[in-house]
Amino acid sequence: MLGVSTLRSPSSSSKADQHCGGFVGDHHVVFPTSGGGSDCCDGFAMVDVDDNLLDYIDFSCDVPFFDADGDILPDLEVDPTELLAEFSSTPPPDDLLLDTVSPAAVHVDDEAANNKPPVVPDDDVKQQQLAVMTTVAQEEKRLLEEQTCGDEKHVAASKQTTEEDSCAGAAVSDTKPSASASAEGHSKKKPAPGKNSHGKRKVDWTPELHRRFVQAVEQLGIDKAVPSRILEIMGMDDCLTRHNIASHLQKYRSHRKHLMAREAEAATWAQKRHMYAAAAAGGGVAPRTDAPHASRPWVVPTTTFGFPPPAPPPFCRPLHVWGHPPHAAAADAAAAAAAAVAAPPAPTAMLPVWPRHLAPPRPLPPWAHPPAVDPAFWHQQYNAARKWGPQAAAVTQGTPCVPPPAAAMLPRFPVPGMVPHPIYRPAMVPPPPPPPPPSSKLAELQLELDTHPSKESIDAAIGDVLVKPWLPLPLGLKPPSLDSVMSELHKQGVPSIPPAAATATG
DNA sequence: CGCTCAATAT
DNA sequence: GATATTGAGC
Repeated sequence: MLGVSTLRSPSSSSKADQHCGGFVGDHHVVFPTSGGGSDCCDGFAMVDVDDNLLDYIDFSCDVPFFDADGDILPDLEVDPTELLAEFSSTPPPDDLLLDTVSPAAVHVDDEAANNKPPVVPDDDVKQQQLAVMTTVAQEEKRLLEEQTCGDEKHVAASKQTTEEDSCAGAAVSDTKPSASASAEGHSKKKPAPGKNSHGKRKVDWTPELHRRFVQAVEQLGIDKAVPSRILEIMGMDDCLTRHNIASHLQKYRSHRKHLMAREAEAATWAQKRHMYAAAAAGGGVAPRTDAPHASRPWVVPTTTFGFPPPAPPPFCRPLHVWGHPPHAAAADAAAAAAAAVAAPPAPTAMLPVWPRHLAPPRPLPPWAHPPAVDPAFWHQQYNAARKWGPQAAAVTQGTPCVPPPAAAMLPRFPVPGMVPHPIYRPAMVPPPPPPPPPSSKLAELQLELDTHPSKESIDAAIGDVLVKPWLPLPLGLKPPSLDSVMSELHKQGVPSIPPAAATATG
């Protein structure tokens, strides 16, 4: 069932640690430590799921947005490629450069992107602004078409043949400058670079183009979005074909499905975190830095529980096309409604975003048996970074390599009542007892995950194993058994929670 | 016309 | 090897 065999080798990991130059998962991100009595949530951001979560959740975002002080790097928040496309003649609005993450700041829509002042205008001003917006929109479209269709469109406008031919260069940023047009069409074996066997250029889905696409999809609603209508709304039928849209839509839905699964996963973590919080509030103890076991790798001094509750994941701004930036959300109410349909509200009001790769790479214990993170993800990220990644390169080069805090050596499943998913456990461990009957949404989720873990949830869980900042466990160290952890907790006076109560209390 | 799937191209 | 495109079949 599970292809859980490979794991990141210590050598490659240490290599990445040294150089920190690779784009894929090789960054070190400074996570707040749980020591010193600081709140482990510091430096993390929560996301209001009332906004379209999928607009800015990108669990695969590769770029750390935290510097050595744990601050979000504001100048890396915006994709320069998009800025270039959208604000080629104007500087980006200030509110696109986010210093802090707040729902208001996060939700930067097209109005903000168009520099429209966020005030309620009177009718005259409104009409003027409408005209301006229309002009801006038209201009934006013109610029986009110029950008995406290329000059070829204008050259071939008079000898228009087919719509594919006329602007087949759609969004092509040819990365092979050696490919000359003169060589085109001579060989039937090998079509010219960037073109397929039919002479049609491959559509390069730039972030901006994708943003348009997503906007159209959201406007229509994910269920009613069909290629023809999307194409109609995008208004780029001279650059794209229905097949292009259909293909992209297919991929988009696939990715969306993936994200939804991860969203659900994040929701369960939010629920679990509430459990931790509730348990800590009920039976918390003072930090015991002088505890006899404090030097043991998996006993870390913390404020309350002996183990830190699951911290909300750091906010991660999406940068590649599948995780378009927030302002890609449609500006009007209809689009917002469609977006709401596209991203149904999660069980909790605040939902953590959990980019799996934001943690520093670290070796994993042999017993974990995690598979490699979906290689498709990394490859895509890598390619996206190469294609659109000035920001990625900048971040990569400028990101300090900070080793993970040594103090964050924790037990993996130390929480009373929490039964780790089977994939977390050693392979030879006998199967767990059947879960209790679902008495709550969380219990249902737990049951669902335990009994029918989807590929996505498995992937997500594996990703969690790989990156959970409080879960580093060096090679050679065996994790403590649940019993030993419980015993330790008992010594510290932490009351245990019956499993049923733990899963039933949301 | 749109979807899924598979083959193919890049 | 991943992704985009394309065609077949429905």
